[in-house]
Amino acid sequence: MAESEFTDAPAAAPTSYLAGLNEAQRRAVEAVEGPVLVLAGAGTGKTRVLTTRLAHILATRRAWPSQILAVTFTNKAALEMRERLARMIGESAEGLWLGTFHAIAARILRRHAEVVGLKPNFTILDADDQLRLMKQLAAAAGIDEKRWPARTLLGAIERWKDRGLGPEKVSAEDQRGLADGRGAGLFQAYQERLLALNAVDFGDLLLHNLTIFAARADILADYQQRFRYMLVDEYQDTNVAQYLWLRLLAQGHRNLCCVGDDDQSVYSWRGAEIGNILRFERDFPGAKIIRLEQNYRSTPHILAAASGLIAHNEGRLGKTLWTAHNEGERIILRGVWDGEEEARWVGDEIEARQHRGEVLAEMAILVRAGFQTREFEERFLTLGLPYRVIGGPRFYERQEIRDALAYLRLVHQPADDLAFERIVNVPRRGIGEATLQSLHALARVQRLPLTEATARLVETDEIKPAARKALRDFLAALSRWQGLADRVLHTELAAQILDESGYTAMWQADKSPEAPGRLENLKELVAGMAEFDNLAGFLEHVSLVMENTATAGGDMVSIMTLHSAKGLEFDTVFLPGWEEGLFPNQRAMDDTGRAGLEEERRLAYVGLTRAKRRAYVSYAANRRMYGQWQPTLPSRFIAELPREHTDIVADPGLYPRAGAFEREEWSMARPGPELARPDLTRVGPLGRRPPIIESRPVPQRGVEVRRIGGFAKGDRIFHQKFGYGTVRAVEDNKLAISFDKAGEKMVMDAFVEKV
DNA sequence: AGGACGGCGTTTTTT
DNA sequence: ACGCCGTCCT
Repeated sequence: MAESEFTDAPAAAPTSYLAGLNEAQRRAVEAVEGPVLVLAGAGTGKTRVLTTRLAHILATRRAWPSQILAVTFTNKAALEMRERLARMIGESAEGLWLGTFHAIAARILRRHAEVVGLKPNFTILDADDQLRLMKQLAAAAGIDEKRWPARTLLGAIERWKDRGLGPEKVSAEDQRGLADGRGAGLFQAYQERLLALNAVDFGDLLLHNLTIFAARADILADYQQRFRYMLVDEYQDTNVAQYLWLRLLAQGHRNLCCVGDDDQSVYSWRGAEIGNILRFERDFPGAKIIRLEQNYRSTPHILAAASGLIAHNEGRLGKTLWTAHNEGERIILRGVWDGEEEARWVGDEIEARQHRGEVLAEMAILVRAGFQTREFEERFLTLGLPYRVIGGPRFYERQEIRDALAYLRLVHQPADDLAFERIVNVPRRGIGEATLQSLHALARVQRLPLTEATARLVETDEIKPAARKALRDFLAALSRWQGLADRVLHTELAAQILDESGYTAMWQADKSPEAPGRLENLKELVAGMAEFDNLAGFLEHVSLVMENTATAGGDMVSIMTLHSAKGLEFDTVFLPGWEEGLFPNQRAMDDTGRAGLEEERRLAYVGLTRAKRRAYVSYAANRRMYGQWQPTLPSRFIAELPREHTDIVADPGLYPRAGAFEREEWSMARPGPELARPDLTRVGPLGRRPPIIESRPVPQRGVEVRRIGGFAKGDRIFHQKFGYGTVRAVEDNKLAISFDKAGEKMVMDAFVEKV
């Protein structure tokens, strides 16, 4: 414990960390006793309140760090909190139970694994492992893969787990219409298999905690007494299992502070239960509700537009965001002909701003769905505008990394059959299908992990001599590595495994263009291990921190989904694709009706409130979906933005009838579950394209062939920005070009000329 | 054991 | 339209 006010007696006078908080924030920080719900609107200084509250509890010596539990959803949030806290109070924050729900639950589960029949070194499976396991089980149960894909079955199991249900608690009603009512049976089999593998999935981390607490009152009481103060971030995203977990733990001291915003609940599809936050007062009688309503992020126009939009939702706790900022700019609304034009417009706006000295890192394009990024990428590539797509494939999901991890997992935990299966014949060791069949048969009959079954099998003459030798060698290597694990550094162990297994050599021999990158990644993996004390610590990190290593520097525009934008902020935000069917997304509405629509609206709210200074909203009158051109209607959300906070801009000759933005302009009566067919005489920008007067969709031939490029593979071309190059492939009006200086790029044919 | 072919799905994502 | 996955064929 160090200097600062922390070592002083509980301060009578306001201490420095409280300075600069507004009145509501200060109340949220100081209301440490009893249940508290902090309704933190977007941009109201939530993280500051969270960290200051922790500092306050410590500074006033109400608890030791080890008596405080603070949970978040993402590692990023946990990290940020830890860093800010350290900055505020330094070393004295060490020992805090601060982490994601899953990390904390894993920590607890490792301590008491035996209560649920696990060993403390259990493996945490990732999505890929889960799916392979489920496939095996569904196949074994004779379930039609086509009718009930493993993905679907697994999804159902995950949702049950989200609700805190084990296989025995799944009702007939719950599993009706799923795999002929055999869902619970599969769930049961899945859990048994996990136990045999000494493994858990993410849902189990919480669920096993609940089981332990239910089975062992002494253990529960211990944690209840330990956690004098509990803090939860993003409470609106908690699922039922997390809620139950929190409620149990909070029963000791009842000092539970949940921070969240019901208007930003956008994860119901992965089990988040908005009811948790709506019900808080009933769940925790006597709870204080504190609203953080002063927004420090956005201009009044942005806030008013966002507030006007979200007001269309029912079932909100309700709050009124306000700001001391000056008026600022209105939301810019823009109708365009199609996605290509939209991307062109956005690109132009960005370039114009850039020329005025604005930085690209303060601009973001927030889309509803991943496929929408493509048009922007293509356009930005053409313009030579630096951009970054957030949320691509992750480091730990790459094939070579997962293979390498499988070796490490198997050494660490020999019962990890999924790891065994993954690498037993990678690189090729001549262990074929037939051998694996015998191996599985033996393992099943004798109820042994595959490693042990292998040991038995090689003593018999059931398999061919070649395979027998291969397996024997594999086993020998495995046990050698296991012996090594105690004696050498884990980084050394990893390097040796990759070398001796022939895995590195396999990629060295590979001629494909990806091979060098994969070898790089393997090096990076081993280097990255150095940060951890031991193999177990490293594997735990890998399982729980699926980090996105997208922190490449440079001034770039960000392109990402609305979901990934939650929690971020930018000066300028572009919100393209506000069209019925796309946003609000038709499937969301089909799946969950009114609730789905409201969640879409919250997503729109999240999008708007990311903007500090200005927001651009656009929609295209035509969009290509599933390879088909579809005429579209402007999103109802556009009509829900109060007009006094928006500016409609249009190209010369592109006049959306004023009414295009009014809700009444298009009928509520929408035929069937499909996207309504709009009357194109009445919506959207008109005038540039051949007018379409039928009220049914007509093939938009003009759109597809309106640029006749006439380029062919092999043509030499010139491009304003990239210089000379050769056409490698032609795809509609896009060309894959190998530039002499600038490398491979996709560009629009309109931007190059033949030479 | 690897490539060709056909069928299907195609919203959002963290741990 | 397109890509991914599973199957079947060579």
